[in-house]
Amino acid sequence: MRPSIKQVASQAGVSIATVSRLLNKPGSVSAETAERIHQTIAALGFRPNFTGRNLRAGNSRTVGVVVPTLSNTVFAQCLQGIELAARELAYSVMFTATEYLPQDESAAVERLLSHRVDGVILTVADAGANATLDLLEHERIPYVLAYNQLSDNAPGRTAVSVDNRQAARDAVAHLIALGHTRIQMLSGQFSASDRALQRHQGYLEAMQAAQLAPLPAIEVQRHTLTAATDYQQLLADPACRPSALFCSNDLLALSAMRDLRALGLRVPQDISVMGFDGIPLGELMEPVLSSVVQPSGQIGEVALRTLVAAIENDNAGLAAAEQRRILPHAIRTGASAAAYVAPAPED
Amino acid sequence: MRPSIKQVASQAGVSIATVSRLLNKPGSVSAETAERIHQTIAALGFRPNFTGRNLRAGNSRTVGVVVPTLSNTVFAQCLQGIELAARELAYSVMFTATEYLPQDESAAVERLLSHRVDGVILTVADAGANATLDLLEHERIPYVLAYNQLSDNAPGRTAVSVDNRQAARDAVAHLIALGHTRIQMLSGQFSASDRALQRHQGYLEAMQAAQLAPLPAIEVQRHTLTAATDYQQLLADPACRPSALFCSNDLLALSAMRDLRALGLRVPQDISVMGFDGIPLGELMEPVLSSVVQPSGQIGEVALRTLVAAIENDNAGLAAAEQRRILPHAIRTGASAAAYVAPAPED
DNA sequence: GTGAAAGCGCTAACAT
DNA sequence: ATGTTAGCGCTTTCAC
Repeated sequence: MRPSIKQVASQAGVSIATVSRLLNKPGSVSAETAERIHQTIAALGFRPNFTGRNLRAGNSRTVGVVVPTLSNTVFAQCLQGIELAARELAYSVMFTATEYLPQDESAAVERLLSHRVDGVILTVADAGANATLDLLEHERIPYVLAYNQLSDNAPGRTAVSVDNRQAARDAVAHLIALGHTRIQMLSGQFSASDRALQRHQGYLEAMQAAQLAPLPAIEVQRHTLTAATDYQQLLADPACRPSALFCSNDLLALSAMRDLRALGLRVPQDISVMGFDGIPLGELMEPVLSSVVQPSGQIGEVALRTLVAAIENDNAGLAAAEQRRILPHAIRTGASAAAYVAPAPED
Repeated sequence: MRPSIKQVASQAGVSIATVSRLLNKPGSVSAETAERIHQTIAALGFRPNFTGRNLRAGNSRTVGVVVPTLSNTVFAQCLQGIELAARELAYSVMFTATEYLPQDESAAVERLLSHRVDGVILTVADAGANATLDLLEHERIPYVLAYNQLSDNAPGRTAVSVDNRQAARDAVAHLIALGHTRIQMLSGQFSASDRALQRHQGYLEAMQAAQLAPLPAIEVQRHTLTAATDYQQLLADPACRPSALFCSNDLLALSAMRDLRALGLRVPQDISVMGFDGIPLGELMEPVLSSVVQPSGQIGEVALRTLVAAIENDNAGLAAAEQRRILPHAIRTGASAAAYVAPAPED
């Protein structure tokens, strides 16, 4: 068996209390005893057992993280940001994915709670009515949403995200400024992501503000990287084809660009494409993908810091300002979205 | 405080042992008591506290994962595979990144060990001489390497990866079959990744086998997505420019393609590019990125299953066949690597 | 400054 | 089939 605080104590000729004190508040131990204990710790290769500590202390200095998937770089970046910030604050991270299955959210959180994580960061399908969040609240476990953005009627729920509606609105306004009028939205399943819905809302607002007729959104199964054939017929016909496509995320935008190429359409000459997320690889594309850049790593970092603040304030002292953290987005102007030119007449 | 097994017991009018038994081996409790206990559990919202269980049992059903970064999709996919497989086996995952800093590997593992993880999956800079692995072995903690591939003189270390040397050799052979003779390797820091070194070895072997003169490898700082200017002069000069570039990973290949475009060089007409990793987004590029496809998710899954087998066999019964898990790689043939054509004479 | 002892939630003998 | 009890490693009063 691994050495415990007990062996260290007896070997150093002190009580376990003294060893514990040295580990936690070194000031309260005399220099010579400290020295002696340090020696034995090194000699024995002792490492404090967090399990014992956690059981006694009632906290674990561990946070749980639940995201839909790691296949989307956005969430990977976010997790990266969370872990980095956690490490700085001496917290550990327990991670799990749901694969976009809302029914798995609860199970994931249950498991984390059994491990007695001190708090949870999660991205849920729908932050509005959500059994998992209710559970967390009922159990009084601090949690912070990432990417989810709360409507104003969800008080008390903490979330870190960009302003999805406004960001989408900015993106579409950018397309409009380029002269586009037939702009269509390509989106992931609305049911799998409230963000998609909010972005669609932004699309509608931008179109209305410019007195343009919105086109019906095209909802595709998943941002699988395989061709979403649903909208191919549509695009094939130059008469009803939009001149610009606004995609609810970059993976979708990139897939769309691939599909458009397969149809013989050129981006941006025949059709402009704009994404949402600002994934780094978008900048390596040719043409560079125009997109709304979200600060994913920072979303993770802020989410973690907010969560830890909540944990260490005994879940109380979160200033109202901390409750809704809206981080700034930016428009990345790439060549995938270009000024509108009327299609050359067919002959 | 949250309800403990004790409250459940008293409320249900049984001893805590009975409750514990119901939780662990339900068979050994009479149907009626079981029913009654289940009721109270539901009524109280009781959830077993793993901390207590772990302390008592001496295991945590938790594995630690250490990867260099999540910015590279490859590792994100791997972590995804690990977590999915872990969930199936009722294990949890504690995750941490090192940002490619070898000195952080040990600290990361120390923290995981303090949490008493049952085993560790890690990707290290250098699997050969590695203090972290020595530590793990000394402490008799089961571990499995992912992506690292052991040379034959590292007995007893378990690793899951593709055959990096052979895969690189296949990739370069593919370029040679396309008629290329001036093939140069673009690589991440050899010191940060033994895989890069092994892939370079494969490059050398393929060149030798074809009686071609290898060119000196170009080692770039990081697969940052920003231009690596080191090799730009080289490429600018058509006289000494290679006709094909073999990159030690896809991020590097994609960055290189961007840089080549910036220099006015066309891929593949002026220069062919081949990567290594087979990241999904490579297929969305135009031209599609030729690459060596590694099964990242599967690497994670196999690593986890192997680890759990080791854990549950008390780290003993790993068949020799399990020790070195080499997973198959595949060559993805994209348009980024094309048949060699002699450069048009300048005028 | 240091020690003795209780107890966090749970499991596993051992007893009945 | 169920209860009693010891104890996993640790922190934290409460003494001294």
